[in-house]
Amino acid sequence: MRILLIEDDKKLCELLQFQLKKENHYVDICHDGRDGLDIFLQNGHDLVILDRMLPTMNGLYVLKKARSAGLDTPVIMLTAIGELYDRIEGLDCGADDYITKPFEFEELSARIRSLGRRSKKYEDDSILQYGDITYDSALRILNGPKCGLQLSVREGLLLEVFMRSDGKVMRRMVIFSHVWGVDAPVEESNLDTYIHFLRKRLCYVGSRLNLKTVRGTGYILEDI
Amino acid sequence: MRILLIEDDKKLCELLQFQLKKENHYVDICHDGRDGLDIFLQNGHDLVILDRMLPTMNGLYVLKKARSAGLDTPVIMLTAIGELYDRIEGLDCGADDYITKPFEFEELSARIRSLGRRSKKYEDDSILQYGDITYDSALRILNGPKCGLQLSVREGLLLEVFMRSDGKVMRRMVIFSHVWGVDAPVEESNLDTYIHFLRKRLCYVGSRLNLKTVRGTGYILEDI
DNA sequence: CCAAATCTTTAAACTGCCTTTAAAAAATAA
DNA sequence: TTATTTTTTAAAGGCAGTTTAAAGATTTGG
Repeated sequence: MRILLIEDDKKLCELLQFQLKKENHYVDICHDGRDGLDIFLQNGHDLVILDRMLPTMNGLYVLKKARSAGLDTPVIMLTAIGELYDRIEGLDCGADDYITKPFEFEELSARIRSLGRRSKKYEDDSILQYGDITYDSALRILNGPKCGLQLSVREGLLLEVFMRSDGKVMRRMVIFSHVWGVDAPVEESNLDTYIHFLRKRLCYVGSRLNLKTVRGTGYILEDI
Repeated sequence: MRILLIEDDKKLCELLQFQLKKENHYVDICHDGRDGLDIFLQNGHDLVILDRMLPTMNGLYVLKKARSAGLDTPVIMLTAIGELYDRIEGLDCGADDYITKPFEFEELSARIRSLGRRSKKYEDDSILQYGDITYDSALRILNGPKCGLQLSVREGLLLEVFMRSDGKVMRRMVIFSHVWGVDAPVEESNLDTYIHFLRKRLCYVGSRLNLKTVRGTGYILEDI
């Protein structure tokens, strides 16, 4: 399942991302309410886990905005003990479920599965397809019109981001955190390098896809 | 018989695995409820031995989920004394048998045999076949187009992993834990060595199968 | 124009895997 | 039992592919 996790506690965020990934979910994270809403509005996820207390814009507001924009993505809200009385308000705003911090991962996981069953969209396939390429994420093999190619781990993770991006602009930070992890001890400029590598790979396999720069924001994988 | 053992007590787990293997069963183990359910749902076993108390997800829940997913694999539940009142609930959930800890291995063994008789699925699966080779896991004899060959214990366990891998990429850690056990006090690099041995064996018996490296992930047994 | 962002290249460090070897441990034979 | 063989293990050297930082070139928007 493609999950968007909007939570400002970076430690918790990392932990959740790690565990959710172990359950074969694809996880985007975001530590900030306004950015979170932006990503939410791209409608690229099957589930949003949303903290109520966030910098720049609180979770309830994010949810309200998203719902009024017509999005019906399931949302699980996280709330600290003491904010419990907001439960009804949250549910009224369109949250599908509520979890009170601190919580067991098991519980979250169960609720995710429960919501996942409702959603038909979700399937887990190791072979991704977009435009004129396919990518086998298990073997890390990229196939284009001209030939196939074995990708390295980082290249593969990077391509996976775009294969799942559904033609949306991906922000640099989102991409980076997918490939290297949130605040990995690595120069962010490596992303430039790997974008370069990936462009060469796409070219090599004869794809018409174009990894276009959106200056100041990130990149988008364009079909023609 | 292919048995899945879901039990968080690692000592007990190891002991049971050891004994069950002595009785020529193929045993997968798992110390965690959620992971256990995932493996369970792959429907790759003839019997599941399931502890009631587990981290991350309790045994009853695991059972319930598996049954509601349509799996009818026989399940023996383990329960500590004092949880006995849960017996009925467990059985209602679809357990085929219940054993109260502490128990004699003999008793478990008898019940396994009893369930084994009931299950039609279970036939002599000691002879595995894939591509142009067969492997008799009881006698540890590998047969290829050119000739046969007696394998050593580790070689056999390693080959068995791939014979049952269903053409999927097997991760190094998964392979290692199958051949040497979870956190065995052995250098992980022995896996390299044994992969090397197995490749030589496959070559020797004239197989066309290719034990391909997926760098950074593991290996896959490819047919041509 | 300038400053910032991005592109491109490269060399060096690192990692993962392969292969061989020798010695320890275990199994088997005498 | 002891001797012999087989299996298992650790260790080391080597190599190729991967990852990284760094630096200069280029593009872009104001």
